[in-house]
Parts: sequence; C-alpha cells; structure tokens
Amino acid sequence: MAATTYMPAEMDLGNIGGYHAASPRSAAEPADMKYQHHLQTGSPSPGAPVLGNPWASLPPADPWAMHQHHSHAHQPDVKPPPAPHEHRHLQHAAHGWHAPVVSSHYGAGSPVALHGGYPVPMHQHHMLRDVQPSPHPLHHHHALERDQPEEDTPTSDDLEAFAKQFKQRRIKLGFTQADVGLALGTLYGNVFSQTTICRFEALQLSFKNMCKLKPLLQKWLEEADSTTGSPTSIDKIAAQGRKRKKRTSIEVSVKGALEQHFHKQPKPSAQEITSLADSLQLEKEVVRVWFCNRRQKEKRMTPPNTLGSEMMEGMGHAHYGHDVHGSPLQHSHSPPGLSPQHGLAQGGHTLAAH
DNA sequence: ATGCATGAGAG
DNA sequence: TCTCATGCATA
Repeated sequence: MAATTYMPAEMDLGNIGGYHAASPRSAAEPADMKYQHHLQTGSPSPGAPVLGNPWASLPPADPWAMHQHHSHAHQPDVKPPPAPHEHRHLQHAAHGWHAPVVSSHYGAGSPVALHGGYPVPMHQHHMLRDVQPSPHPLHHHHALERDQPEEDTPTSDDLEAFAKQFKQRRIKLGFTQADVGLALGTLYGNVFSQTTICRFEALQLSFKNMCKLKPLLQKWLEEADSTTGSPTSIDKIAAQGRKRKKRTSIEVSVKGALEQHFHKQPKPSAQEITSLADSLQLEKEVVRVWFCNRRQKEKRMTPPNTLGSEMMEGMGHAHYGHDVHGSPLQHSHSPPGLSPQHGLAQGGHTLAAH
C-alpha cells in the first residue's frame, strides 16, 4: 500500500548559504536582479560550504508530520522567499528563472572564475515551445562540431547533438553533473541540481527548457576546457532543509492502473481524481500530482514510450482516440521532434551510458 | 537516473 | 486548477 512516509521533522538545516555576491551580471538588466535579492550572505568559507538558511523561518510543525490522511486541502505552506515584493511579470519559463535555491560561490576546481560579465543573453525564444524555425529538422547540414546557433533557436537535432557532446566533454574533463550545476550558479548566479543537468544530457526536458539551458551549459563548457589544469575541489551541496513530503512510493500495480486511466483520460476531473484516489487508496493529491507529472513526461523531448498499459490487467476497453494533446494551448500541432517519435530517442545512440 | 514533489505564474 | 521548471530523495 502506497507507503507514504514522512520525513522526520528534525532535519531543517542544510540550506546552503550561497553567496555569489560579485555576480558579474551587468546592472543593465533590471530583470535579472530580481531573483536573487533575498539571499542570505553566508560566510564564504573556501573549504567548507557554508550552510546558511535563506528562509530559516520554517514553521515548527510541518504540515506533513501532523496529518497524513486524505482530504487535506493542500495547505499553502509558508512560502520560503521572504521577498516582500517578489514580482516577476515574465511569462515564467522564458527567462524568468526563479532562484529557489541560493547560488553558492564556488571554490576552485570548477571552471567558474567569474571573469567577464555576461548577463546571459537569452531572450530569443518566445513562450512557444514549438517554435522551430527550421522547416526541415531532418538531415540538415551541420557537419560541424562547434556550431553555436547563439541567437536563433536551436533545432531538436542541435540540442541532441549538443547534449551528447556536452556530456562527453564534461566527463572527459572530470566533472560530475552536480559539479556543473554548481558551476552554473557561480557563472550565472543560478544553481542547478544534478537532476537538471542529468535531464539535459538525456534530453528529458521540454524543448523550451532545453533551449534555455543550452547557452548556459555551452558557456560552462567553454570555461571548462579553457580552465583545464585546475584540480578539483568540488563543493558539495547539502540538501535543502525544506519540509518536504516524503516521496510516496506507488506500487507497480497501482501505477499500472494509473497508466490505464491516463490513456483514457490524461486530464481527469477533480472528481475523477478523487474517486480514483479512493479506489486506489491513495491521497487525492498524490494522484493529482501523478497525472501532472505524467503529462509533463509526455512533453519531454524524449517522451516515455507509452506502452504496456493497454495490455496490462483485464481491461477490455476500447482504445479511445485519446487526444494526448487536449491542451487548448500549445498543441496546435505535433511539436516538431517533440511529440511524435522523432529521432531523439535515447535508444539508438552510441553511448547510452549506464 | 528517475519518481514524486514544490511553487510560481497564468487562467 | 493546470502548466512548467526544477529538485530532493531514492532506486
């Protein structure tokens, strides 16, 4: 039974008191400063990553440790950012990065040297994920190796090629995905987790997200091999001490059931979710989130192979014409290289790595 | 490497 | 509420 465990309410430290004070960010970009004004100034100890707590005002009693039965209304927990007027009118995603995690300064080891100031010129793409300028993302030129579309939106193939090359270079330089994530923080003031870097390399992000990250990683790469010779004293980020509901472990059989429903109705109504959650003995919220995550998966550049579900347990249903793209918004067509099978699958690549 | 989760932003 | 970017915790 979905063992929904909860975290002990004892670990509340671990937030890194990042301090990338001297971010070479040019002040010419007012929009770039809004996401890092509430960072706590931790003591920049070279050797030991300081563990400060940006939002150390955590409630003594976390919402998860008290109750755990369903029917809760998703209490809006205390919002971490103490920013009085945090306001970004950006259409999110495009370039309005939220900096939930503080950026940490970096010691040696990483190719982060805060040299020139680059306000990260990433204002090209719009909000459309499927804005692929290339009418024929197939077998197009690009026999190059260092091409950098810079201003224009890269094609799926560009991203795939870059991701692959990036990973190889990264490994060759001896950096882990986590290292890169931290380095980006020092370079741009935006830290990324190992997860994100991993997903980038595996093309498991949305097209738009890939486009956004590419320039940053590309920049890091340049820094990386230009700074070769630098040893490696990687800082390690401690997990953030935010009260987080522990990952609910959903049984495989239950997952199968969810998959089935997903195929029939990718976007179940609140009531459907409720009844489904009830029959599966899961919290409604868990089911809701599951669907959200499932939908996101479908939108990744390397979507999961929607298989199996059909022939799982007894289910003589009739395969519905499940319009996977029922979104009234971005879906008008199959995102080039995104929704369909495209050739970005991770299967036919040379080095699949682990 | 990935599953479940959080939260901002936009209806 | 949903989407979307992102990450902790875990397998």
